[in-house]
Amino acid sequence: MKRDLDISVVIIEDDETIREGYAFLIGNTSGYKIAGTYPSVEETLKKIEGDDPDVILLDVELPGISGVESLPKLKKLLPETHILILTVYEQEALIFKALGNGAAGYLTKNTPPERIIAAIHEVMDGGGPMSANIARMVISSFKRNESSPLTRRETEILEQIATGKSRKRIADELFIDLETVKSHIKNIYHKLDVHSKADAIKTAKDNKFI
Amino acid sequence: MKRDLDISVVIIEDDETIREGYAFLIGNTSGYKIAGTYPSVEETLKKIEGDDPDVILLDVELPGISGVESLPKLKKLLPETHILILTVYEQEALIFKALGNGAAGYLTKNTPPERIIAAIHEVMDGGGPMSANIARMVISSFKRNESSPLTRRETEILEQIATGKSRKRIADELFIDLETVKSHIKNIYHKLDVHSKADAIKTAKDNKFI
DNA sequence: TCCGGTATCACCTATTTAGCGGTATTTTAA
DNA sequence: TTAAAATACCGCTAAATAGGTGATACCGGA
Repeated sequence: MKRDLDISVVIIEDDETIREGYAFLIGNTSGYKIAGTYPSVEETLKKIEGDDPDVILLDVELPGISGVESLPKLKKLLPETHILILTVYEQEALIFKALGNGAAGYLTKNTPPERIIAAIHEVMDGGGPMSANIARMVISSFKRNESSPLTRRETEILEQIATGKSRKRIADELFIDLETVKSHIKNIYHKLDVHSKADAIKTAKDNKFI
Repeated sequence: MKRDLDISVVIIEDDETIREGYAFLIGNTSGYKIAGTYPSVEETLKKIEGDDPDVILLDVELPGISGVESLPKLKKLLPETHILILTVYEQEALIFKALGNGAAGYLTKNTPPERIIAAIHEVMDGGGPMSANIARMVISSFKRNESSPLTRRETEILEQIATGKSRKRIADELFIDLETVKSHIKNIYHKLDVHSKADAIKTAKDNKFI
């Protein structure tokens, strides 16, 4: 048995039953081995360097330091390790924070065992495994609102404003007069019923107009 | 055979061999039926309303109107239909534009047939099927740079600036003095080697500091 | 315990920008 | 062919920006 070529996995999960369940599942799958299991981030940080895992399965709701908060620390300690979130939580804010903090994938706990194994393999292969509803949320975060009141040009100009450019600079880059830009902005403000660029940007982003 | 309960699929793809291949594959899978196949968007728009498909498989590189550009029109015509991109292209810009325009999933053409069938089912179930490398790109688009030169406070302030808020307003909302905000901004500009907020925002976004 | 980085606040100047009120022409797409 | 969209101009005031120079308090790691 070539244990050196096995994918080594660490599990960080406070519920012992679940933790041992995953460990049993993964440890008994050919090609995978368990390098360590921990009930908390604090425990993990003390010993994980010796484990040198390829993949970490991380719960987000842990006692003490939460899983999401620990992500930067884990990534710093083990830059090459892929971290998979495995949790019951499906709140958008939590998901995007986890992905922003360096999670390589996000699975919910109703994921069938074979899918978890597949996800570990997938993440080693450069993929980004996600549960179906997580993927849906991630995709719809990109989706623009089809029924924007703004015209194409207005949208374009508001996008430019949102990058912090001045009206003069926008005018120059779009090869139109400063006065034209001002006209568009007046119309944008009127349509969105706002009176400042900050409010215009906020309204437009909230409604996915930009 | 209860054809009414089958998932009806339309394929838009200019290569006849590929198009007929997918049609054969899907048409011969129990639970799925082909409502129509088209070589171009122009052809599709004329007749697709009669097809009333549940799912459209859409190629992005089509002669005439491109697949990505046609997304808003298709969505307007068939608001309930899920559109899956099926293409060889893996350019980030194209992917994010497709997702922004309302695509419900993104598959590359090396996807095995059974995965395509699964993806159609998944999208009907509210999921967001993506090929592994697409998912990786999508996930890493959320990822922040761990080695930002900016401090926590500086990052926070630059994020606020990127929302279009004035320094005064940022100061008020963070309960600090306007002068403090100005100091932070000076430091930010120096660290990023820029001389305007537009450039600071651009540099920070390019490097995923914010 | 000391020190460097961080966060905080101050005062100065000059210039640019933002926002609001109108009006009006040309171009484009349904 | 006509309404919507994009373009442009004028005048006005208040606000915001960018740069310089300096100072004080705090806090975490060596």
